[in-house]
Formats: sequence, structure tokens, C-alpha cells
Amino acid sequence: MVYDYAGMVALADPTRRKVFELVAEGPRSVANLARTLPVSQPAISHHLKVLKEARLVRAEPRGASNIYHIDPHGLGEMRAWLDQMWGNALDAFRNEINKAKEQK
Amino acid sequence: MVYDYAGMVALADPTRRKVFELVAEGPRSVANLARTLPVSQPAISHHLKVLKEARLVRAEPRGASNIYHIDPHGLGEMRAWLDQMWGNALDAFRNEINKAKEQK
DNA sequence: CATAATCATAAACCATGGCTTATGATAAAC
DNA sequence: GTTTATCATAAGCCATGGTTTATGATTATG
Repeated sequence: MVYDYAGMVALADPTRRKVFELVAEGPRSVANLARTLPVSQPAISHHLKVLKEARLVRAEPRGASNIYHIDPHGLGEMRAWLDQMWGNALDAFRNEINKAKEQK
Repeated sequence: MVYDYAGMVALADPTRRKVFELVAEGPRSVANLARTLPVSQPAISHHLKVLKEARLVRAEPRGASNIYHIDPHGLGEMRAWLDQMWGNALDAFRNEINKAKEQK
């Protein structure tokens, strides 16, 4: 599986996490997010750009506003990747445990 | 669910990702990692410290060496959190879709 | 006991990136 | 048509954090 870790990078910043969490609760405009969080509107726009490039959110123009909502597909990709990574890591871990037992 | 995002922050750095991926393949010492990756030994130690505090790896002293392996418990916590977040976000997304349809 | 190997911590350097202000472009409101 | 609201981008500032060198502590080796 190919994954560029963009989702992890995007969620590493606290402010960007809050932006994402708010959008995950329901669609929000840039102005709404800027009013809700203690950062400027350009900062919000920048965070949304990173989240969008990480395929965690999508934009939907609505008049002068830009409504952001989550990107189920991209979010699912990140989840699928973590699931596989988790499985692989645990398999390798169990192999090491068995190898250690054989040493006895 | 309480989660401090430490796992995401830890995996946001490219070098630290490589350290983790190598450890996930099987137990490795600090010296081994330092020989494998193009960074100094103190850099490796620092990355391992971050990964350990994020509960993604654990250390096991073995003589003068320090063998690192994954922390299945901590890794499982991160996976469980992402699973729940994913479910919540999708539920909220579907609610919005239905709301939009009722508007018609 | 002396030497070599392993590792963690501290200090210093510097690039990355998150933030603000400034600005222009588009759309709604009056 | 003028004003107001919304949004994205650019430029500049500055803190965060990733890196290296230096160092000391602990353990194996000879």
C-alpha cells in the first residue's frame, strides 16, 4: 500500500487538528472557522489547504463562501493504511516473541 | 476517547518514520539504526525518545545495547482512536447528506 | 586494568513551518 | 453601482524542532 503520510503530517499541528475536528462535526465556512478559533482567516485558509491536499477535507463553493466538509475517501485511505501497518507490525512482533521462546 | 495525538506527531517527521518502520520490521539497537540511516547516533536516540513517549516503541536494555521494539499496546491505542474518529466523522457526514436531501 | 563499544543528554545551529498583516478577487447586499 | 462580506495568496517574522558535535556513563572486550 502506498501512503504519503500527508494525513499524519496534517494532523500533527494542534490548530489544524481543531480545524479538522470542527469540520468533522459538520460543514463549515472559512469565515465561521475563523470566528470560532483564535487565529486569523488566512491562517485558517492555509490549514484548510494542507488538510485538502492531505485529502482529509473537501471544499464546496457556495456563493461567496467556501464550505468545507470531510473527505470520506481520503480519510478511509488513512484508516486503511494504519490498519495494515498495525497488522504488519503486530505480525512481526509475534514472530520475534516466538523466536525468543525457541531460544530457550 | 482520550488521545493526545502523540503518535501522529511522532510519525509526522520523515526520519522518525524510517526509524519506526525499521523497528516495526524487527527489534533493533540504537547503533544498528544509526549505521542504517544517514543521521547521527544522537539523532536516532532523540527520535526513539519521541517514539517511546508516543508509546509507539519500547526499549529493552541488553548489555551495553538498548534494543527497541514496537509497543503493541500504544500502537493499538492509536489505531482504536483513528477507528472511532473515522466512524464519527462518517456518521456526521451521512447526517449532512440526509439533511441536504430533505431540503429538496 | 585499559580499551573499545553503546547510548543518552546538553548545547548550539539553522531550516521548516505556523502566524500576522497586507492585498486583490469574487459574490452578495443595499 | 457602491459597499460589505468572503476567501486565497504573498511577504515577512519568529518560534519550534531536527541535526551535529561534544561529553559522560555504562558495559563488553582484551
